[in-house]
Amino acid sequence: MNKINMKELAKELNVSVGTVSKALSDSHEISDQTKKKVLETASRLNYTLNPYASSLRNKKSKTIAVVLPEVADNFFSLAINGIQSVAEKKGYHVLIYLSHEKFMNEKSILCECCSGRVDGVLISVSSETTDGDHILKLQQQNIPIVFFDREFEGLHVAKVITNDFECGYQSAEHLISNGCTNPVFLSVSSKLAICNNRADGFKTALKDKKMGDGEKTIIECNGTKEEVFLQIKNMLTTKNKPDGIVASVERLAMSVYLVCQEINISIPADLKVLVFSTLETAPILNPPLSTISQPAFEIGKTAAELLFKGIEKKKYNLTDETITLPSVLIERTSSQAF
Amino acid sequence: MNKINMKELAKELNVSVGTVSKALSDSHEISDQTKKKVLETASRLNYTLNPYASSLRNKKSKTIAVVLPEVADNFFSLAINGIQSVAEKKGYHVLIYLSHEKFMNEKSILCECCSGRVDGVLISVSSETTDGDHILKLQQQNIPIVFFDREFEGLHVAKVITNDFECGYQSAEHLISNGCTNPVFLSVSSKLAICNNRADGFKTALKDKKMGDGEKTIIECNGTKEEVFLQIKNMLTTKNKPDGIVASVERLAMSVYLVCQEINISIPADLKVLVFSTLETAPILNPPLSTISQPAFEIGKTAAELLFKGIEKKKYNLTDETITLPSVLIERTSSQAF
DNA sequence: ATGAAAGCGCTAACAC
DNA sequence: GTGTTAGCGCTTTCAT
Repeated sequence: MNKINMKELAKELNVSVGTVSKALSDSHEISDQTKKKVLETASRLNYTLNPYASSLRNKKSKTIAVVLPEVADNFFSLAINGIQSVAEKKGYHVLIYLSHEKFMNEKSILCECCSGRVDGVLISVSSETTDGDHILKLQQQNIPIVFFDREFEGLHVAKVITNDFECGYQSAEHLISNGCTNPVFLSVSSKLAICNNRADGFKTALKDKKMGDGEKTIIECNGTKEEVFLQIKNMLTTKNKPDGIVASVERLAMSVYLVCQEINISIPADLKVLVFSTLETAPILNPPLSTISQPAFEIGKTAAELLFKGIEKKKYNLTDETITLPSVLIERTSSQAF
Repeated sequence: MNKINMKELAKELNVSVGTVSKALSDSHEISDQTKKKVLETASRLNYTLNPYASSLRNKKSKTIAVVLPEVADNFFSLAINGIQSVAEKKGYHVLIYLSHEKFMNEKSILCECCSGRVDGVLISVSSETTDGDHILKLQQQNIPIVFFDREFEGLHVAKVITNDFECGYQSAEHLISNGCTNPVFLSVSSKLAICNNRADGFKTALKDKKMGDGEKTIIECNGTKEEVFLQIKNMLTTKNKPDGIVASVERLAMSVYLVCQEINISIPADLKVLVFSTLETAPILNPPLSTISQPAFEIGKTAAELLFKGIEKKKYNLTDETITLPSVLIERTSSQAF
């Protein structure tokens, strides 16, 4: 069974390619009878439209790009689900690109996105991203772009985020009210706005409660898994060690748990732990892990919906749109007062 | 900054489009001097090749499709990473499609893949897939296809899988040698070859040890999360309840843990648990969960490499290639003798 | 070493 | 209501 094109289909039907094309796109110019015949023969001969020929003509790719720092993280998996659910409904295809947290990768991915391969881009920036030129370039080419979760601040780009500052504030309050006197915040990167907002909320809460030592309570953990493990282990074996930890992402909490297991620190007796995460296994961890859960699916879905507004309505202005979907603190054993 | 095409670039350079095209693809027909000039001006004017025009001409999309039952599962996330790592190296783009475990979805996705949009397909079939016509159709169009992890048996299609039968056998042996006298196997679907192979290994071990009651030890859990929870709860509250469980996928183990937490069954004292999974949080669960871990990244990577062999070498025969990458049983507390 | 031109499969403007 | 045809941006053969 060889691929057949529109010309061959037209010949088979004894009509012109124009008629076939119009029939397939359900044009009102074509009689119902002809339409039916075309559809039938098309399906009989297993005809499919060549998407790239269409794209070339229409200057529309029916494809969007999703650019992620990594995919082995519950948040991003769920976000992809949300994105996919709306792309599917719109008949769009989804290209996945991974930056692996590297700025250089992110740059060349976005460069690719300028080629016309995609009609729009959803992106969660890498932890190294300190410059927005690659994003500006997309906008200059009139390619709609929407940040989800991890934005890059200072640009006029639409975004769907969560209430990071507020949750950072809450996280500190929560630990303090459960008895912590020396809580710290583990950040992935001081370049990541989302982390800084969470950290700022955390610091502000400490200040409001007249506690802690400002910058010293924010610890950046941006090494490899092994390096981070050691870093946390060192931190938890010093004399003046913290009695509470807020982890800004999933994998930092996992490292904290592993360290505590190894050096016999008891959670929550000796150390209270709280993490920004949608980790599904949180309730069955030892001990059950308190989380600040982002509405991951919803964030992906909303970002995609916003992007399609930008794609579909030429005049729609995607600039400066910001949608904030709140996260929710779910208290489990790991942060309980003892 | 408007998108510029090859014709405009050629005009700017005072050469023909043919020359530009050849220069950009580093043809030996073109002088080094001209090549340099073309490259320079191209980059100065932010020129990018239109990928769809190229695809149309070359009948090559430089794109592959990855079809998954779901994405919120550690195994698939890691597999995507593996796939992406080789696609990136080859300069290929990756389209992600989700079947959500529905056969109908899988069918229409594969139908889309026949259009020429992709040069090859990697697929893990849905748990509903009982018919391979949609896969045959792809092959008839000469589109390379490789199964990874979840294959559909009875077709001549390349696959990268793990040693499911053997691991099923091992899982039963392991539970029995740790004291279980009444172990059961939780399957997602009796239609899924991968599950059946694991279950067959499990049953065979029981038979070899003269234990258990054949079919009765295989329990199918194919409902919603809530239904499965109830099903497991019911199972664990009957008089003749099992003292060991092998879960065929990640989410079933999570349900088992939640049920045990709710009705106060102690793992591993009252019930030993073992799961086929790459769950990263396994070591910090309560209790640490014994796993049979698939080499997920490697499976994805190997499947992609195999697929590219099929894509790149027209004569290479992708039929009947099977690569088996072994899983490994990692013993933790949840399955320990008490 | 470079240029001219046909054509990949499709859409849409225009002609009938 | 249907047919004809130009052209989307590119590659490649053939000519020069």
